[in-house]
Amino acid sequence: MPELAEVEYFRKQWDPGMGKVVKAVKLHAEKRIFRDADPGRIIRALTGSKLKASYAHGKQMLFEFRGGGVPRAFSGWLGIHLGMTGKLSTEPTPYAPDNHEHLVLEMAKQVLVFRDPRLFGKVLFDCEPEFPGFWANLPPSILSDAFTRDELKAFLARRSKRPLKAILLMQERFPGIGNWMADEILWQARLHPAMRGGEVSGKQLTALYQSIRQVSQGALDTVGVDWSDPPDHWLFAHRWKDGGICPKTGEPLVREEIGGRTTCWSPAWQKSPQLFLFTKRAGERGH
DNA sequence: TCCTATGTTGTATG
DNA sequence: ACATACAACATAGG
Repeated sequence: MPELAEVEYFRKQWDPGMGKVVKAVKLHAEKRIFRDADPGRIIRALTGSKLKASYAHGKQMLFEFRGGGVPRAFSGWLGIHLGMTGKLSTEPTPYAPDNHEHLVLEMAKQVLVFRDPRLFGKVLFDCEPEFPGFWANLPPSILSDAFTRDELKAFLARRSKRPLKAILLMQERFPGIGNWMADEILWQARLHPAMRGGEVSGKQLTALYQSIRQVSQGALDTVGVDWSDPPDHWLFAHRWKDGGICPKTGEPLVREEIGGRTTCWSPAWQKSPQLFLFTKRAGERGH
């Protein structure tokens, strides 16, 4: 589930524990989510500490703890990536975690839970006075001033042979964009997902840039606040339904693997530039 | 039984 | 060194 807005929503799910003491840490140390962390160190540091703050950047979250086993003047920094099936929740105490709940922070009146059945998620941990190394050198947030049309243009130029769908999924430039957001962005910008980075005209670049920002903001304003659905006129509501209909054209949506992921688009709506149409048809005729 | 899944990464190839 | 494509990871659900 978790893309930009879902991650922001899940970050807030641990807010009930803010300022509270972690009485005990329970975790499944052998699970894959701890492949880049030292589970024993997490237990020692966080037991007795207080949750002080939390942050989200793209699909990555960061939780800051103070006190307890964390050295004085340091913070314990818990990084969480939700992978494909990760979720955070706060549960009432007492709580008996199930076998997919791999990290559980017990407090007096609530329990903070990280659940991830498919184990593509990841936990990082470090103690530092300031933000940890794994939180440094993050790409500019899509909604920040540093995410510019020129940056987008340069990035597309370097990925001239890749489909736009695959480009938008690259976290190094589009932190937080995932499969549904990429489809939504291309649909709103009226760009074909198989169009190559090098085929985008100036006008299309502007449309793409604006769509990236608008979809990100719109998702945060809905999903990110309370898990409510984005507006009905978005592709979102239609893209996974069998026999889904494009709200713009009334014609059936198409699903096909592009850029390694299942992609949904509206053929008559997401037109391609003449050059792209020509080269694609020529290639099809060749077989 | 077979297929799919809102993600990332290691590896092979050009 | 850089860009590209794809298998692999682990599990549940339709």
